[in-house]
Amino acid sequence: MSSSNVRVRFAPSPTGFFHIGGARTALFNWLYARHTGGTFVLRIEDTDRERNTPEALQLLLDGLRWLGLDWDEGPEADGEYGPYFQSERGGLYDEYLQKLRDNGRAYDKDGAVYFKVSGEPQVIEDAVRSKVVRTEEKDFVIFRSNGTPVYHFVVVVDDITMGITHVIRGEDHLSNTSKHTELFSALGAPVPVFAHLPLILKTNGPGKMSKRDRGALVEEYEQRNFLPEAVRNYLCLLGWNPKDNTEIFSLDEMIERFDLPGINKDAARFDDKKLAHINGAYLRSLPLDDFVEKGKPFLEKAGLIDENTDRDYLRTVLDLCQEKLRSLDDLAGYVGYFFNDEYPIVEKARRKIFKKGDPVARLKELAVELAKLEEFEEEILEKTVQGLSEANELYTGDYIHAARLAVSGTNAGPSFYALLRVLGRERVLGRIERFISGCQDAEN
RNA sequence: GUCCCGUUCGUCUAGCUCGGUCCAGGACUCAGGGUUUUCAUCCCUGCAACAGGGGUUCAAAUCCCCUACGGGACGCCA
Repeated sequence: MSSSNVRVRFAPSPTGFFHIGGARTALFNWLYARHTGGTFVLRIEDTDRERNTPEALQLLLDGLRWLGLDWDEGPEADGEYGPYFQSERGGLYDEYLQKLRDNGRAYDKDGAVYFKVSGEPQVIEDAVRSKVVRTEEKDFVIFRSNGTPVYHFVVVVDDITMGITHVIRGEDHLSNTSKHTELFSALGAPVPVFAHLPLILKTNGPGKMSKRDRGALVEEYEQRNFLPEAVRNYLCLLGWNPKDNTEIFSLDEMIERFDLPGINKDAARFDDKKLAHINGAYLRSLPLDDFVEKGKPFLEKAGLIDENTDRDYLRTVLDLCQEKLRSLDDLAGYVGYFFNDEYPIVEKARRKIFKKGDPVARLKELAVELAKLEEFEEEILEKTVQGLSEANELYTGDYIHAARLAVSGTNAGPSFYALLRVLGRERVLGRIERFISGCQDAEN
């Protein structure tokens, strides 16, 4: 199935959250596996933690799937190197502990088992930072006095027994790596290639992003209705760079271009604004049918459409508005008046437009002309407004602003003449009339 | 405190391997303008950086050293 012997893994511990930094690590591992034709393994580090609930695991798997990251081996996928839950691999840890006892590298003290370090400088071949040298000075615990193995021992045994060739993980593990290389060597196993990823810093303030920071969790982006492909695209740019200023990639391009040498060394700050920008770019470039499918639930939730809504009309409206949107969250607010005659008049817009000129007078003039038209097409509408403005020596904007306010309740929206066309003459005239009488009532 | 990693516009980054082509390029943000005088899109223009100090060199963002600052690790957590 795989065409290379590269084997990478993402090894999260289910804590009930899926951290965005973890997602980025998973993405880089996944991209590297796909890029090389290797294998992406998902291993669950679920040892001794009461937080390890089925829900916590599910959250992780859902998050990965939401981002489109599928694993070749792991929970719900099988594979020859299982089990993929650390909690089920106990026998292996005992077996490897015995090897260390046999070669004199493990000893008991205070009821715990210690690993005896070599004291030699450990040279870590890191694909991101080249050579890193660090000496592990002190023996460390590999089995607790309660008989359970400790993380550093467990990762190494798992990586050995799962045939992991490249360890791509966060930089917070860099200083631990000397422990790991000691262990690999003592167990007579080849040391994998490491690639330590720069950390993601919080949006403002010092330090790395932590669970409590806004925007730190993958599930937030799902809840905030970001497109997963946009989040994925943004994430791949955090700490990796294609070197030619490309910023938006298709998945295939991303896979083709991603590689270890393009990974940066310095920590990156998470930028919400840029994510929003990329999300907007994805949203606007969605094929219309996809956009309709993605948008529908939001309009339904807002009570704007139901199963009786005309599908062609829905398409026409969304086609008109898609090019202006930045996020799906904005959709219902942007198109409400297309589906509901009871739209609010935005006070700020109203004040702005009434401040200069006499919108009511303009609307009366316009209504007379619109009523005469045989066709309600964009060019004709445009000519009508232009003719009116020339005849009365006014700006076309005087008519446009007034009419947009009357017909949609706001001063922002899609192209004006298209807006009128889609709404149709009947509704446009009805809305203008209602608006005018509303203004006159207010005066009395 | 000890050890490890890092330091180019406010932010993400290109350039650093092989010093001159860089009075440092792109993107986000922001400001101004344009887009049938809507706008949240789109286009254009603009603001804005080589942390500091020493070297090496004809020449340094690029090589070396020091300092400062930022980050991380130092658990019988993972």
